Amino acid sequence: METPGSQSSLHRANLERVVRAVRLAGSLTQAEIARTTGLSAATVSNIVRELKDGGTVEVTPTSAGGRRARAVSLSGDAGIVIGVDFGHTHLRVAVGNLAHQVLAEESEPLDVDASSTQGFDRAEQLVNRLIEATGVDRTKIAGVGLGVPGPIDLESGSLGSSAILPGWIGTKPAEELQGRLGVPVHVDNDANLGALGELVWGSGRGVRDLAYIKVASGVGAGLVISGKIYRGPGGTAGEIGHITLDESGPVCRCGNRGCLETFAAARYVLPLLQSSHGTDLTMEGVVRLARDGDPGCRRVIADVGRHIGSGVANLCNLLNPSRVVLGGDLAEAGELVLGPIRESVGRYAIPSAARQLSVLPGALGGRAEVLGALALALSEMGDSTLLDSTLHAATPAFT
Amino acid sequence: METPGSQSSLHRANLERVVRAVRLAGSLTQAEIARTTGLSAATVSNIVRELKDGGTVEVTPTSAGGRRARAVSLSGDAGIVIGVDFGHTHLRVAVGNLAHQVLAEESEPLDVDASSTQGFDRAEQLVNRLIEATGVDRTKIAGVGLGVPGPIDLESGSLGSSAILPGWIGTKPAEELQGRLGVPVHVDNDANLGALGELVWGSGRGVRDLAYIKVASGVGAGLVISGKIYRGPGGTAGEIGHITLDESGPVCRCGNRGCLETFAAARYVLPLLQSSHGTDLTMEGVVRLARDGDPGCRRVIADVGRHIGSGVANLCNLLNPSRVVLGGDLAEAGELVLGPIRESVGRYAIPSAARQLSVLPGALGGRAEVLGALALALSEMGDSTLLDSTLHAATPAFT
DNA sequence: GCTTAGAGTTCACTAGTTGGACATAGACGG
DNA sequence: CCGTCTATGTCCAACTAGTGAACTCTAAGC
Repeated sequence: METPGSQSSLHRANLERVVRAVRLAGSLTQAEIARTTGLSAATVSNIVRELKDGGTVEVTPTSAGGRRARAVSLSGDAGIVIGVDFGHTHLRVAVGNLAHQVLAEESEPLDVDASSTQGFDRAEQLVNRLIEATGVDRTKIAGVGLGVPGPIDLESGSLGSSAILPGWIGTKPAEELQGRLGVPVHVDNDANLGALGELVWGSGRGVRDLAYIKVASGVGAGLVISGKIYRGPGGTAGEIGHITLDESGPVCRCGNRGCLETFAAARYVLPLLQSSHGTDLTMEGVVRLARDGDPGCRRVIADVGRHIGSGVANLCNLLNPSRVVLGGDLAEAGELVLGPIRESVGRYAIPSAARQLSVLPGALGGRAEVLGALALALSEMGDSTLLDSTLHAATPAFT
Repeated sequence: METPGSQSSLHRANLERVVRAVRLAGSLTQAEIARTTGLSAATVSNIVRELKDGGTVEVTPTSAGGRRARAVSLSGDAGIVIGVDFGHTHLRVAVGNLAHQVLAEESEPLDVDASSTQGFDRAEQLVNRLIEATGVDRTKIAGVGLGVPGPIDLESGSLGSSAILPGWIGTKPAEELQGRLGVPVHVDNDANLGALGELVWGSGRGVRDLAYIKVASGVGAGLVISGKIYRGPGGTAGEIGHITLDESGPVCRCGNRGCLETFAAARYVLPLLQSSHGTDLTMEGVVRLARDGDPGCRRVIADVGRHIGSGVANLCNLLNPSRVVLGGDLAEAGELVLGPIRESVGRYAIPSAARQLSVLPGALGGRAEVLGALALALSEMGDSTLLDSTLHAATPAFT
């Protein structure tokens, strides 16, 4: 970064201001930009020219029935971001642009026993396939967001011990993928990315504080505070799965007893149904059966909901988010699980906090994490990377 | 505010940058300012002159054994802030300046049954007394921070129903005091202010994420996230006292059962000792007896600590703060209560989150809240108010 | 066809930062 | 005791970038 406080930094800030305004509105005329940014028309004129020359922005001679306005919009290929999500059973990749549009998305099953190298091979292939399919310029790729189903050590960037995929422990996924793709890769865990995905594209739109609860093999939460992922100083914030509900409850894989996870996570819940419903039951299956009316599955899902509600109530007392979004397979159960959650929250949270909380199912289903990875890439480049092309392209034009 | 994005806004930002640098370091030479802010020496020279003319800053011809450096420091009376803290049994007022120095501080007992008008009368008198005692210029008062022992509704500014002082419910303390003192008053609850106080002056120095647990008549927490109080969208974040520890525990005043408060707050704990130790026991007394070796009191305090530890463990799993500071009377018990808290945290929090957490007693005792009120006033004026005098004073100087 | 009003551009002006030149004053060495 | 050295703070010319006002352009409305 240049010297802060200089005029050039001001100019840069104004560039960003314009880009952000355009991004939020989708398309604006210069006069509108001037009004929303507070900059003068003359300045906007200059900035738009600069951005256009740099290819960040496109100017269409507007067909609107006005006097002569030119609509300014982000050029579709001004910058490309890629989201990659490693799940427990699948690999998912999405390609998007700076205008928050998803250009392509694909998922394929991933063998749980796959080694990390194998996983990265597959990811690299899938990314390449999508890049070709969408025909985007490789050099326009500004960043990659990567989701992994386990805790990431912020400092070393390596995958922590409770990763669900065996053989991945200790790997540094961001480094690995960055080496293969040659672009900056930002990594985070699935719960945080799910939160970001729902915030930008799903049930969390318009909210600035949100908790995304992901119930799958384990239970995790992604916290968004003031529009940003909150990871905590040590990077392990959001471990709602291991808050204690019952000090003398079942022993949890974390070593404690009565963690929320032991009442809600697939690995503890599914065995309850095995004697009656067979051994190869999945969470998805339980949800489907419950929706079809199976009383046992309904009961189990309601119990899970009640326990999650207790956890959410604690979360709610402590953080008072305005919205809680439920993700993971369990969200598909809809009211079957949301009802008990709300009931539990109503019972255990202090009334003033519970009153203004809305508990919603995720709107993106299994896509939340990839889309969150896209959003992570977008937010990490912080609107500045997309200016680089402008700045670099513009400079030689003056020589 | 002027048009953002203009040069004048840049200048303003640079002014703030310099002021902040000086404030953080206490005293700097111009060359040092230039280095830490990244501004050029020439710019710093201009800015310092402007600030000096405006009276925000003082330049002392340094006695340091150098070439010829002039130390720049915030002028003591550039701006005055006042902190007012209504406690359950006392009223406390502090006067400080922009350099984060406390000029005067005084407390007096306040009758719990006092009406709100009576309370405000007393507060007004005490503030006036301290202003006279310190001899500060009334017109320099930039803001007042006000602490009240109950939840404040952010929108209406009125005191919520669980206020400890009866007869205050529904009053709007900030408005009231602002009317009497004629300066902007910012209000918050005692836990949040305690957190801020410990963050700026006490056990939280150097940390950006902190949870302050105040155990008194009730149990509350003030959360500092990224250096700022986190109140949550609804303003009720930090209600750690009402997280559920035991679903079939004692009934709490909030209507639920087994809240942390029912195991830790004075109103529930003191009765346990009444049969053996008499009825007019206070938390303070229990702590004193425990320190003197009374086994019953020691046991009670240890139990309280264990329960608080459970709550902190939940907090820790969710938010992963790097430091937890214990405030209120209970903090005086030192290791008698901290030991059990740490033990409980170690048992119930996930290891990676617990490992890097430090649990400390508050360093400020009962002063935490007033000092926090000072800090609130300082932070609310956000370094800009103190520039107003500069800007206004500087303009006529050029005519 | 003329007027009108909003859109965008150009231009001279101004605010504000910067680099470099310069004066200053103590420290150090001889 | 004096010259040199070095870091400080100030001044000035150059430069960057935003602004208001004047200007041009286009299509709509009468």
